[in-house]
Amino acid sequence: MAYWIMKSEPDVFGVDHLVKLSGKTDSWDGVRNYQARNMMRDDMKKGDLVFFYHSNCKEPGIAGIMKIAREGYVDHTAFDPGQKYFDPKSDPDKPRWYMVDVKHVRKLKRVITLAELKSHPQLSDLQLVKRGNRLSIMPVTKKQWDFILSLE
DNA sequence: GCCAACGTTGGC
DNA sequence: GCCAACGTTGGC
Repeated sequence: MAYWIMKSEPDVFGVDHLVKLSGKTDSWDGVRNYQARNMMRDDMKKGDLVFFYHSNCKEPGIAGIMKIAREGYVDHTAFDPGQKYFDPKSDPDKPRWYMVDVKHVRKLKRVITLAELKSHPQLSDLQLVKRGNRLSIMPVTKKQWDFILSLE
């Protein structure tokens, strides 16, 4: 089993939105970055655990845990011109973008902030804390995962 | 709201 | 295939 971090802006879709779905799964659509796509399409497996990271907000940090409920499949929001995530270059016969389904597991007891993650040398290899990082999906090692949870 | 860092685009 | 220009991300 693998571990991941997925970013989302809480104003758009945060951990509380996922909680409100009360156990129903949600499709993680709209990812338009090839590296992130490759991970969703090729590497994420059902049952993998994911940190829900809040980005671009007052207190950026890890807010919850979810798990992969469905492995990579075509992101159809790319085909609809009316959709925000429309991409004219994604052809239904040769789709460019993929998504996964996620399911809420639990909220963390508190948000573990980016500043805090940065303060621990044990996490210096975590992609999230590296300067200029813009990937919205990143792998986490089991060691990093366990360490982050120990901070909770 | 600023701006550094990054990915993508497109002219050549 | 190079690389400048541009748009976006996201912390601060």
